[in-house]
Formats: sequence, C-alpha cells, structure tokens
Amino acid sequence: MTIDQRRAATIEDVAAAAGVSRAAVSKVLRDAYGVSPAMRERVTAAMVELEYRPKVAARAMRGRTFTIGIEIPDFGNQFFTRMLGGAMGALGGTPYQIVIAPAEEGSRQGLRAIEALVDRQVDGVIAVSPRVDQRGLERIAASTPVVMFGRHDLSDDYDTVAGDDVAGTAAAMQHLLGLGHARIAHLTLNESDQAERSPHGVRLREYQSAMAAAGRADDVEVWRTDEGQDAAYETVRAAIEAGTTATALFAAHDELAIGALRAVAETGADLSVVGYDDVPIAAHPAIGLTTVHQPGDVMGARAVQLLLERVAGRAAPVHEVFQPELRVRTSTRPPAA
Amino acid sequence: MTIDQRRAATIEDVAAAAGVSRAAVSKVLRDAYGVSPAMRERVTAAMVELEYRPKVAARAMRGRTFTIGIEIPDFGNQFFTRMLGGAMGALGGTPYQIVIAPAEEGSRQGLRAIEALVDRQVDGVIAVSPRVDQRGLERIAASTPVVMFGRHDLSDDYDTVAGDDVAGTAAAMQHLLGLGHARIAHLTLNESDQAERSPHGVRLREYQSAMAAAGRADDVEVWRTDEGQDAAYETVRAAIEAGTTATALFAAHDELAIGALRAVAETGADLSVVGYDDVPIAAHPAIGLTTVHQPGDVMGARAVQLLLERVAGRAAPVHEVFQPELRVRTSTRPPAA
DNA sequence: GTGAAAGCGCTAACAG
DNA sequence: CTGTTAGCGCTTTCAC
Repeated sequence: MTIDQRRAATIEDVAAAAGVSRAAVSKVLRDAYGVSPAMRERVTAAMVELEYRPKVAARAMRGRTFTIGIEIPDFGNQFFTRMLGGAMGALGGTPYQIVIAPAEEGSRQGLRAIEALVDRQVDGVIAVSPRVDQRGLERIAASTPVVMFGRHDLSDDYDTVAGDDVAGTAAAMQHLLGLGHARIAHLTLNESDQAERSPHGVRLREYQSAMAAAGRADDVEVWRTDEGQDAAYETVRAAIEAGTTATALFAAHDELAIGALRAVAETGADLSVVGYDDVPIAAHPAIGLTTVHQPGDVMGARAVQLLLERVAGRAAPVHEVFQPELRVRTSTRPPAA
Repeated sequence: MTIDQRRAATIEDVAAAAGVSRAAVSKVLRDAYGVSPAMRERVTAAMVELEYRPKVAARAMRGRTFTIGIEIPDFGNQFFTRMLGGAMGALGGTPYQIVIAPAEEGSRQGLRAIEALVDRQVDGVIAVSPRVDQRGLERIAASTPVVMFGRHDLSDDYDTVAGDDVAGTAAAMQHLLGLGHARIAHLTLNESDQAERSPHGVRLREYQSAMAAAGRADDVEVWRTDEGQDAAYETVRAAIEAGTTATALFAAHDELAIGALRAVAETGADLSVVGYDDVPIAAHPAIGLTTVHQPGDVMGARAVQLLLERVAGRAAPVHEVFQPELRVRTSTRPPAA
C-alpha cells in the first residue's frame, strides 16, 4: 500500500484502517479511559502505518493544543536564552511544545506578540517583555493562563517569577561602595522608570536608595540609553568625554555593561563597571565583568511549572522570587584616587 | 452593552451585531471580493465593538494560518539571532506572524521541532539546524513550503539560503597563511563531517584543501569539540597543554573561537584565532576576534521572502548563496618565530 | 451584493 | 468496552 503524499492521514483514515470508530482512535490518542489493549494495539499499528499525525488546529477547536507560548522581547540578551533553556528542560517528557513569539519594540508590540500566541490557541503564555501593559495582560489572563517573567507584578490574575532585584542591586552597590567608590553612576534604559515594578525600574530605584543611604544622594547620576550594546557604548563614551567624575558605573544589565566596557577600553577611563544577569560572556577573562548572577535556567523551569499548574486548574496567584548572587571579576577595583 | 469576558466573540456574534450573515463577515475579514462599502463599515464597527479576534485554529481548518515557523538549533549562537532579526523585518507589514520552535540536540530533534510546527499548521517553515535529515525535510516539503537556512542542499523540493563557506574559509585561511602561519589547526564540532553540505562540513573540507594547496597537508590538525563556548575552551586548553605546535587556529564559528580565546588568554599561548559569523561581541575591543562576517540579517530576510514566494505557489527551487567578508581584528598576528 | 449550507479534523458526551 | 453524534469557528462554493 503506497502512502498518498497529497493528503495527510486523518483520524478517520486510521479508524478505517484499524476497523474501529473515530472515537476509539481519539481515545487511544488521548490515553482516555475505556480502550482494550487489543484495540489500542491495532489502532497504534494503523497510526504508524499511515504516518498519522493529529492536526493541532482541529484539536484546538475542542480541547488543548499542548503548546505553550513564550513571548520574548530581545534575543540579543543572553539571559533570556538561559531562561529558555530552563523552560525547555522543564517541558522535556511532557507532551507540551514551546513556541516563541518575538516581540518588537514597545509594550504594544509585546502585547501584540502575546495576542498572536493566544489567537493560535496556546494553552498558556509566559510573558517576558518588561514593558507589556499590565491591564492588557490581565485581560488575556482572564481566559488563558499567564506567567509573567521578570517583573514583580502582584496581579491576582497571573503568576510571576522574578529575581530579587532589590537584593541584587544592594549587593552590587555594596560591593562598589565597599571598594571605596563614592561617585557611582547608573546606566539604564530610557523608559525604565515608566514601569514601576519592572526589573530596571526596581534597580533604578534601589540604586538611588543605596546612594542616599550611603550619604551620596548628591552624586546620583543616571545615564539613559537605548537598548543594545552599541547604544550603551555611545552613551558611556559621551559621558566620559563630557568629563564625568563618576568612578564607577552600575549598569542595569550585562549587555549595557559590556557596551560600557568597550567605552572604558577605548578611552582608557578609570571606571569600574558592574552588570546584572551574568550572561555567559561576562565570565570570559577578556571581559571579566563583575555582575549580579541570576539563575535564569531555574527561573525559566519554574515559570513553566507554574504555568502547567495553572493549565491544570490552579487559580490562586503565585508570586515567586529568586535570589541573585554577586560575582566579582576584574571590571571592578578601588578608585584610583 | 457589557462585553462578556467568559467567551470570546465569534464570527457569528459579529454577524449578529452587524445584522449580516457569517459569510459576509468572513469576506470583510479576508478582503474578499463582493462587499459593499456600507456593509464593510458596519461589520468593521461590530468587530471593534466586540473586540473580535479570528481564531487561527478555526481558520487553519480551511485556509491559511498566516504563520511561518522557524526552527532554531541554538539560541546561544548570536548569528541566528541576527538572522531572526532580518526575518522579522521582512515580515513587517505583512499579516504573517513568526513562531519559533527551538530544537534540542540531534538531527531527530530538529525534525521533531519542524514537525511540531507543521502539526500546528504553519504556512511554511524555515529550517536552520544544520543536521536535520534531508530525507525527512523533503517529506515535509512535499506538503509544506520549506526553506533551509545555512546548508548547501540542492534539493528540488525546497529552497536554500546559505553563505559561501568555500569563499569564507578561503579568505580566513589566506589571511592566516599570508601572516606567515604554517601550522594551522581547525576547531570544529564532533559531527561536522557527517553532514556533507552543512556549513561546518564545508568549512572543514575547505580548510583541508587550503592546507594542501599551501603545501601543508601534513600539518592538518582537526580539533573536535562539543557545542558551546565552555566545551571549546576545554578542548583548546587541552590541546595547548598537550603541547600543540600549531600557531594559528581556524574555528568553525565564533562561539568556538571565543572559547578558544579564553584558553589562549589563560595559558598565554601564542595562538592566532579566526572565527566565523562575526557575532556582535567579536568586535568588542576586549575580544577583537578576526572573523568571517556573514550578512545574517539580509540572509534571514531573503529566506522569508523565498518562503512567501513558495507559499504563493512557486514550485521551482531556488538556491541562493551570500558572500561573506573577512574582518581582521586583533586576535590574529604573525607567528612569533 | 449577499446569504445558506456544507464541511475541515477532532473531542466529548451519550447510548448501546 | 465500543460506536454514534453533535458541534468547535471559520471558509467557500453556490444559489438567490
């Protein structure tokens, strides 16, 4: 019997080949109750023979799709890569598949990507963009399980998995202050104070608190930049050339920190740099970036786990926080003076 | 009229609200022929009012899903990130959405990810894993448009977009030989000769040819490693500690090259290193990796374009090749001797 | 220019 | 334990 490549086998074909009803096939497909081993056997054989693959779209119209969607803002950030690895690992062995929708810039775009996922009937969504609108997220969460990754929202409608940015920032600042730095600048994204509970928002606020607590409120200096290593480089280079008196820089994440390091290398400025996340390249001896390590893989795995719990029916929100850990490397040293 | 959050609006609801038939709504949805401006107006208003969103799964059962799937082997490789950026850009302004399926290790896993995409009724697939089985790909291409990215397959059933690895390798080798290096090693992945037409397979073969052409066939030395910066580091460090006489290393891609650079930095060995791809960090002055630049964004955009052409009906295969370009930085210099 | 009706492939009661 | 049946939300002839 040659297999007709024109048309994929349907549940109907399998049923016919096995001499049973469609319902029977559906049941073995779903491991549902009430199939005799003999029938299971025959049906399975027919499925293999016909190279049968259930159409997810058709299933979607009645039940689950066994797909979870992850919305990601920026593939350039290796921290998200690590979180993805954790998420994938957590899904190994389950029938679930991950699909990722990349967001373009802006909160609207993040939402758009999530909506695209929902339109495609994913069983649940992990949202990573720090700037997706909370209200929009809640609207979606009303009908689809949602886990927000990275942001400290306290919504009742969805779960959150985030790092303890307060503690992480404190550790970074304490390190710098302990080294003897007094004039510490902070490099962050342009819109970071718009999102109150976003990682960058929190880091910014905690930076300010730490400066104030150290009696250096007057030395607070916030440098704004666009996303990406290159933009960070330009910004920091400009600050250095403008004659900043800062001796240390706390960057809101590693990508920015690495751009800053480039400006430092090229100008020979005496500026200690601390990053956040601990992306793989940070540990490279040529970079040697002191940074706040976040367990991205564990966090990603946990996000998946929470999402599956929600898919399974849990309604009470869970807000989980993970502890970061300072990794001291060569990019920080005491000030020259 | 309050919107009922329990159940999303269907085409039926919109039709009722606008006082027309379902077919009419479907037509305005698809911009199909035969709708009066007045009706279009009313229907559109109703859609907005009800926050109507067409269910992709339901559409999938009859027509297109306006989704294209990209299968990606390794998010750790920033080259793929750049290609993704190009692909996304090319889709801007079209009604198409990208979904990405991450593959786990192995050719079977890449295929699995592609099949998962096909099960989800994507209109077409871009396959990036160099190790997905060609036969399996052709089976899939029989029913779904496919573009293979990176590999030089000459299948009649799908298109390819790849860099000219012969030229790129030649440029790298010529640079090293021109600098005066004679004992040049090659760092590649364990399975790179299994896939004949894969980028790494071609680079390996061309490395050997270049060495032979330079009369250094006896100095050919191939170091095998696993994927990832860390594995490359271990391998190169071991080679150095074993007392290799190589004075230069051509790495199959930048991630490996960067791992190699770490081993060089830590041991103080005199080993020039060339990479491939030109990932963003390669240009960082602290890394300064000489490498073969590939226009990943342009290639990604082209892959999308070819795929859309296939979706629109083209059957004749297109195999496109892009020219790489050597970028000389500080990681290469003449041998000490 | 507009609408009625027949499915697409699957799941989930419900009978037998 | 097995089969029958009624949809899920949308597209698409084909009449009107």
